[in-house]
Amino acid sequence: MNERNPLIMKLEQGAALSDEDRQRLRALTAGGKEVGADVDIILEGEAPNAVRLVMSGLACRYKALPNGRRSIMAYLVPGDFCDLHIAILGEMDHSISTLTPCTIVEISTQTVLELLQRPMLARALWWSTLVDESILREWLVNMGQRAASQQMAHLFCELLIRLQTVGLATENSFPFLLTQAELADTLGLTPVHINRVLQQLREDGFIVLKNHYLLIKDVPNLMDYAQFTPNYLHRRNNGGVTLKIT
Amino acid sequence: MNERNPLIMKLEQGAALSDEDRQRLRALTAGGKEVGADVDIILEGEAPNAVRLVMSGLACRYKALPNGRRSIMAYLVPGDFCDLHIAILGEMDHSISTLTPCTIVEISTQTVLELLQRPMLARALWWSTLVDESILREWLVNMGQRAASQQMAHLFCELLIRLQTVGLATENSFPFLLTQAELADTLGLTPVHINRVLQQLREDGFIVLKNHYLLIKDVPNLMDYAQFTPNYLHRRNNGGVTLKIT
DNA sequence: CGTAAACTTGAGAAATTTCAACCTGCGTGG
DNA sequence: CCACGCAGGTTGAAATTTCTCAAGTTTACG
Repeated sequence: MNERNPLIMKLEQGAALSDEDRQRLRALTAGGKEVGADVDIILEGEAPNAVRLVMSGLACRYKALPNGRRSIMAYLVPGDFCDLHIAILGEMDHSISTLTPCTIVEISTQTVLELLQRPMLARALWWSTLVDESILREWLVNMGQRAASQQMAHLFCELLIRLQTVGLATENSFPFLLTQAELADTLGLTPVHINRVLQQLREDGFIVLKNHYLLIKDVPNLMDYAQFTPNYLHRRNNGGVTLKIT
Repeated sequence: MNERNPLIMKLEQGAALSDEDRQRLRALTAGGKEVGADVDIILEGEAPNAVRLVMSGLACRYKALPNGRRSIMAYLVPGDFCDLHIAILGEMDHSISTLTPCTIVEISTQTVLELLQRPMLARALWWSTLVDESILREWLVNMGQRAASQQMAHLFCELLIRLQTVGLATENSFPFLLTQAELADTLGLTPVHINRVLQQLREDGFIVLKNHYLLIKDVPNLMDYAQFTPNYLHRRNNGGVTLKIT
C-alpha cells in the first residue's frame, strides 16, 4: 500500500500485479544513476546492451534534424522505459536525452528476460509499450488537426494524467520544468509562437504557469478546449491516484 | 524462392524464417475476405476477438474528430496487421478502414498464440509492431518539422520502400489510389493545399502522378529533398526486393 | 552584481486556410 | 449510346496563422 515506486504505480494500470511481482520490481529499481539535465542517454544508431528506465525527472525521445533543430517525439516521465524494444530492432532510430536532472536505472537483458517469465509482468510490460504507441498516435492527431493553443492544452492534459498516475501531480497541477524552446521542438512550432500561445492560455484563464509550476484552473474545461479524451492512455482508473497536498 | 506472399516477404525483413515458419504463414493467409473501399474494419471502442491482416489493397488507421474531419495516422499495406496488440489493451483507441478494396484475413487469438511459440516468428511479429511504432515517430517528425511539399515527398518515399518490400512497387513507381482529401487527412493539411503541393512537385520535375499511378523521376533526388533516410523502417536490405516489370 | 539563458515584444514576410466557383472524367440509367 | 450526375480535382483571392528577424527584458545563479 501507499506505493511510491513510479514503475510499479504505472504498471498497476496495465495488469494486476502480485506482491511478488512488486517485490521484483522494487529490487530492480533500487540504486539508479543520477544524471544532469540535457545529457544524452542513448544516441541514434547505437545498439544498447541493457534496458534503461527513468525513475525520476523528465527525459525525451528526439531526432536531430539536418537544420540543427530537433524533433521531440515523446516525453519519458518516471516509470517509463527508454528502450524496452531495442534488442529486436538492432539499432536505435532516435536518441534519448534528459530534459531535467534524472535518475536512470539500468536493467540487464538477462533480468528483463526473467521478468518476462512472470505472466502478469510480461503483460504489464507489453501494455506499457502499446500505450507508448497509442500516445504517438494521439500526438499525430494533435499536431495535425488542432490549433496551436489546443495542442498546447492537450499536452498539458496528458502530462497531468501521466504524472498523476505516478503520484507526481495533484489533481490540477504539477511541476513544470520545460523551456519554451523544448515545447517548440515538441509541437513543431517556433519558440516565439509558443510564447504567444502560452500568453493566450494565461489570458483566457486556462492556466497559471509560473515559478516552474503549472496550475490548470479548471481541468474539465481545459480538457474540453483541447478535445482531450483520456481513453488513449488506457488507464484503468483515470487519474485515480493523485498526489495528496501535505 | 520467388515468394509472393506479402506477409512472408515483410517478415523476412525482421527475422530469418525457416521453411516451416513460411509454411505456417502461408496456411494462415489463405482465403481472406474481399472488402470494398471505404469500409470500416474495426471501430474505436471495439474489442475485437481476432487479429486481422491486410493481404491486398490499402487501409488506414484513423481517428474521427469532433469537427467531422478525420486524422489518418497510418497506412496499412499488404502484410500489415490491424490489431496485433488489442488483446492486451482491451479496446481500440482508433478505427481502421479500407481506402481501396482489400483482402482481409482473420486469425484467431489461438492461432496467434501458436505462432508466438516459434521463436523466429515471435521475433518477426515483435519486429513488425516495433517498426510500426518507429514509423509513427517518423511521421511525427515529418508533420512537425518539414515544409508541406517535403512532407508529401517523404510520404511517397516511405510508400515506395514499403511497397517494394512486398513486391508491389517497381524501383521508382507504384499504383497510387489515394485521393487528395485522404492525403489531406494524413498530413493534417487542407485538400486545396495538397492540390497545390502536388502541382509544385510535378512542376519541379520530382514526380509524375496520373492515371492512379505514381512515378518518381529520380528517387535519390526526391529522398534528398524529403530528408528521407530509410533507417527507421529497419529493413534488412533496403528496398532490395523490387517488382520486375514483365 | 554580471552574465547567460530564458522569456517577451513588434513588425513584416511566408505558408496555409477558407470560401466559393468551376473543371473533368467516368459510370449509370434512360 | 448519350446525357446526367457526382466525386475528385483545380483555380483565385482574401483572411488567418505561423515564421522570421531583430531587439529588448527578465530570471537564475555563480
